[in-house]
Amino acid sequence: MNAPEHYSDALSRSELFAGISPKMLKDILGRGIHVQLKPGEKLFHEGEHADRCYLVIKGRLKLSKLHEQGKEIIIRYIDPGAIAAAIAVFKGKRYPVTATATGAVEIVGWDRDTMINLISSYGQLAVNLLQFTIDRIEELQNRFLELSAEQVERRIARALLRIMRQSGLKTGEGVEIEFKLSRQDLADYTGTTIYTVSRTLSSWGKKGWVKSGRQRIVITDPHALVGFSENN
Amino acid sequence: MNAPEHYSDALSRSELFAGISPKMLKDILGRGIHVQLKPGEKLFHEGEHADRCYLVIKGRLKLSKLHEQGKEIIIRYIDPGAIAAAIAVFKGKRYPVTATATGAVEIVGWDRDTMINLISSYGQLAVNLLQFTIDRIEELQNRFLELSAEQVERRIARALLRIMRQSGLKTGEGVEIEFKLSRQDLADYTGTTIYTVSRTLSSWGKKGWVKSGRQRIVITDPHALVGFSENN
DNA sequence: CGACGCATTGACAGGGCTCAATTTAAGTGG
DNA sequence: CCACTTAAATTGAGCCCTGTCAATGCGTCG
Repeated sequence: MNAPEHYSDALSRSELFAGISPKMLKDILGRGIHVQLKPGEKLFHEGEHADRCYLVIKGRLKLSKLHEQGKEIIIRYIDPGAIAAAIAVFKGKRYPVTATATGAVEIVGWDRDTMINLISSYGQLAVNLLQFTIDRIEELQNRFLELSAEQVERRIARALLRIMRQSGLKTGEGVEIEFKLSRQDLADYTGTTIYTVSRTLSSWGKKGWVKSGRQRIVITDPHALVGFSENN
Repeated sequence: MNAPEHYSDALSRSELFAGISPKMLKDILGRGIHVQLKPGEKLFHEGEHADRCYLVIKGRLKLSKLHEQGKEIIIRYIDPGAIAAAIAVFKGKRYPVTATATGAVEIVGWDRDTMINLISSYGQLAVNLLQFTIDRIEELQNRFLELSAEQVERRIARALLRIMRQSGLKTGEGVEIEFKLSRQDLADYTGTTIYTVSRTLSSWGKKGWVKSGRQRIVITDPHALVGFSENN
C-alpha cells in the first residue's frame, strides 16, 4: 500500500507521530487499513470490543456517550492528525465511547497486535501516547470543572472557543468552524438544550460576536467572546 | 528503610502493584520516601511542578480542582493502595489537581527518575499504569455524563454509592463511609450546594435509606439507593 | 462553658428546561 | 428552476428545580 499525498498533511499535524521520521511513518502507515466513512456513519459503538484504534486523515470524528432516554454527550471531536481509541485498544477492553463521522471521513486503523508491534519498534510512539493520554485527562478534568462551576452561557462560549482553536478557519468575516456544527451538537457538547444554545447564539449575533446559520458558525469577534468567557 | 507491617496491606490492595512479587515490592518501597500528613494538609497544589508521585498507605487523599471565586470540585478520592499523580510525574508537567489529606494520611513518594527506573526494571508496572490510566479516563467520562445528563438527587445517590463501594465499611446499621465526609465534600463532588445535599440526605433519612450526622454517613438501605439511582 | 464550624430549614427568586408553534433553509425530484 | 418535503433553528410562555440568603440548631473541642 502506498500512502496518498494528503496523508502527509494529517501526519505532520499528528501529536502521536511527532518526532518520527518520514521513513518510519511510511512503514507505520503501510501496516494500517484504510477506511472511508459516510456522513453520520458510526465507526464503533460504546461497549463494543475495542479491536482497533484509528488515525483521522480527513474530516472529523465525534466521540460521544449515550445516556438512557437518548440524551447524548459529546466527549470531544477528533481532527485530522489526531487519534481515537488509542488507549482502549491496548487492553482489549471495550470502547467507552461511540465514534461518529461528521461529514465524509477518511481514517487509517491499526489492530491491537500491530499497535503493540509499532510501539516496541518505535520508542517515541510510547512517549507520545503517554503525553496524549495526559492531555486527554486534563482536558476532561477542565471540562468537568466548567460543567459543574459555570453557567450555561459561559460554557457555550468556552466550548465555541475550544472548537474554534481546534478547527477554526480564518475567513474574511472572522473565524469559521470548518465542519458542520448544529445547535444540537453544541448543546450535547455543553450539557444544555438546543433552545438555550439558539437563544445564546441569537443574542451574540445581535452583539456582532458571531454569525450563525444552519450548522454553520462564524466567530466574528473572538476577542469579545474570550472576554465574556473569562471576565465577570 | 524497612517497610512497616501495615504497608503490605495497602500494597496488596494496590492496582498499580498487582502481579508484582513481594521481593520486588520491598525493593520498590525501599526506594521511596515516607511522608506523614496532618488532616487538611495539602500534599501538592494544582499548577505546581509535578516532581513526585505518591502511593497512599493509610488514610485518604482528596484530589480537587479550584475554580475562581473559591468554588471547588472534587475529582476523586484516593484510598490506601491507590496512587496519585502517577501520570503527571512522567512528563515533568505541572499537577493538574490539588491533593489534600482527609484525616491523618501516610504515603510513600517516588520522584520522576526513580519511577522511570522502576518502570524499566519491572515491566508489569508499565502495564498496570496503563490500565490505571484507562480506568481514570473512563471514570471521568462517566461522571461527566452523569453531571450533564442527570438531576442533582440522582447524582448525589450515585456519588454516595461510588464512595461507599470504594470506602464503605459494613457495620450493624448498614454500610458506613469510613472517613469524614461533610455535606460540603459531597456538594463539591456532585457539583451542587451544601443546602441541596442537606435537604436530600434529610429526605433519605426519613425514608430510612441513610443515617447521617456531622461528617458521617451510613447507608442503611443500599439496595433502595441503587434502585433510586437507576430506575425511573 | 463558650465558641466555632457544620448542618438544617424556610422563603424566595431566577436560570434554564419543557413544550408548542412558527420560521427558515437545505435538499430533491419533476 | 420551482414546488415540495423535511430537518434545523427560532421564539414565546410557563414553570420547576435548585441556587441564594438568612436564621437557627447542634455537636465538638479547646
